[in-house]
Amino acid sequence: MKYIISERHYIDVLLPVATEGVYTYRSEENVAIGRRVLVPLGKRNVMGISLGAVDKPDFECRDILSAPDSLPIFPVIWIDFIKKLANYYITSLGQTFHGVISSKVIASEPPEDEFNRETFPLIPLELTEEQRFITEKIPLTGFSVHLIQGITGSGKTEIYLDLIKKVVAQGKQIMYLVPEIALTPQLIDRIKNRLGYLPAIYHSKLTDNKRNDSFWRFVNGEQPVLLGARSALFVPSSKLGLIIIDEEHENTFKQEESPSYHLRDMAVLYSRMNNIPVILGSATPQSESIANAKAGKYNLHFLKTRPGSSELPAIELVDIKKSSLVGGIMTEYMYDEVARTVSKGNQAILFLNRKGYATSLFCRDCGALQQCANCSVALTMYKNSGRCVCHYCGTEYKNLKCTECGSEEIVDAGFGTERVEELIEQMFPGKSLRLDTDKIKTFKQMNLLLEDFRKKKAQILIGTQLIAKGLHFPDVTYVGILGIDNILAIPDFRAVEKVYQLIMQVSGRAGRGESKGKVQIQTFMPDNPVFRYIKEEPEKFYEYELSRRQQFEYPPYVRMGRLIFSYSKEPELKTVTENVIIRLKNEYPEAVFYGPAKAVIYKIKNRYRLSVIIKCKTNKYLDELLYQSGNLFGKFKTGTMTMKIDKDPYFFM
DNA sequence: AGCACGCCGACT
DNA sequence: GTCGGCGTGCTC
Repeated sequence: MKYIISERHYIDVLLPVATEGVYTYRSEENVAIGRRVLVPLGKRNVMGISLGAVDKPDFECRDILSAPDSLPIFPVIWIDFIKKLANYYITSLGQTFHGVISSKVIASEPPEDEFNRETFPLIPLELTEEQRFITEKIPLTGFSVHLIQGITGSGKTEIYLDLIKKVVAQGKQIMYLVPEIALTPQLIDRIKNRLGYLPAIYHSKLTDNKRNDSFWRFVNGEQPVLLGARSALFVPSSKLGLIIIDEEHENTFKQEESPSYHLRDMAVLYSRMNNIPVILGSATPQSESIANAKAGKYNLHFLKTRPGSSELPAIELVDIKKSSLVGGIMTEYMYDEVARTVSKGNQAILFLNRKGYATSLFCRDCGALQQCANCSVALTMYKNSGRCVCHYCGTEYKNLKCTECGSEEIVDAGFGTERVEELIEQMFPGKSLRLDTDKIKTFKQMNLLLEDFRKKKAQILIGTQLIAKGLHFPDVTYVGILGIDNILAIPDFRAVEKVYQLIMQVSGRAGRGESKGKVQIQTFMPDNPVFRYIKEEPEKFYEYELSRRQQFEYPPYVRMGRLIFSYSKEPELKTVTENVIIRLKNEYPEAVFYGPAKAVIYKIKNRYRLSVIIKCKTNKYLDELLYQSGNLFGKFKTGTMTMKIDKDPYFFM
């Protein structure tokens, strides 16, 4: 054994910066992989993580300032996971690291005080036979994926909680991931009642202190359960035993910023790496997941009954073409049903996917559509506050004059929740409440409003998607769905599925109590197959949707990528984009290119956007193509032009 | 991502 | 003549 005195170590450090992100530093001691290290970078100090020792490089290295923890915080599996994620989404390691975990969290100090667990009385709940049957089929060790397709109100949560208890008993940790934190107040209570203590909560809207605390209490094992949004998947753990993803179909699980990862797909990958089970739950899974189940990659479980007496509501289609409209927006059939529900003393929900009073504005003199000056986005009018707003950049316009001819004669078209509220208020004064992100800014406000509705201070609730999710109101017997046709007009191959999911989810709000509920959908296209499936045989929808996807060559039958080029100068943007795409088309003749074309929203914040959609037969071919697009773009780009690579895209605007 | 350098317009 | 706009380039 030879002792080498004062040997220098060279350590690769992963830093959360939008570059390759791996820099080499010098250290007096070796620093194990996964330990945090504070290093100088330019003029500032940055916290990163050690990727282990490397040979002495041929450039000068600066010294590591400190390694605050004695043991690694990030397990090797975690680092491998980040590398795989970066690889899959063709994003640099530094950008990936930066994009999946807040640098504030990484740099925060672990709490010194011991964790004091507050306990609460257990309120046990017997599982139904159907629920127990599923829990018994889910192994608690080894990798497996389970998709639970359970109708709304069938008690998926009870299955999760039962499994959580079992995994906690094994001394392992659980991640419970949900799309919207708005859901959590009721969920936190349920977890508390079943486990007897509160979970750690982790999402980006928490204050720094609270989020850091949750991070460390989970990392050091004091908290066994982490309840959080997308970002919670990246809180490291060395004894992870189970991952649960509720509402797996939700769009919010796909991150818009780079790396544009999909939480479900990454959770499945991470579970495989950790050799643990992962559970996906939804009343309306994504077709991609159903296809994975059919291919044997996911185990599919059904929950077909609602505990207690409540049954699924009847669904009725109303042809707008064949009905006269009340207030120009609501069919008389829908109006009659609302009136009947109110007179019986029951409650009604009116669902509409648009905020504001008017969703498009036109000049009476020259006919121009009124758009934001910085974005090619139609302005939405809010009548109550007397302003017009761009939903993309937030610019507000007061006393709007025609952007083309200066006329003050502006007429509105298209309606949002505010307009529906105005109409309902005229017809049923004092009986309605409105819930959308325009009116309600905080969770507290939302919960107060929902509490008022639950206490029947109002009989009609008007709202956007916010009301579609997980809410339980026993006295709601009627749900009216307006403006659903708007979604089918979006150029997105998932639009049909989205309509199906939204209607099924919103319908689930009706008839949760004693009496059977009724759902009405008003549409210009009652013959569209999606409505027929919803009404007559919802369980066969996926067969239809998957055959449609196969026929028109959409995912999961092809691999899709999207490139978005953006720049403030239109001609340069066009030239560079075309240069890149011409070469790509040449080098990858088997890929199918759509574009370059102006993005649906051509201009955002004064930057023009060109979009190219690419379909390939295999992931490998797509990967090579996308990787090469980065090289080519690097060669041709000028100024602050950007190219975003979006693999498995979900947003087509 | 930060942070600094550097080159142009408009203000005391 | 300086303040500051952001375009450009670099960080072991």
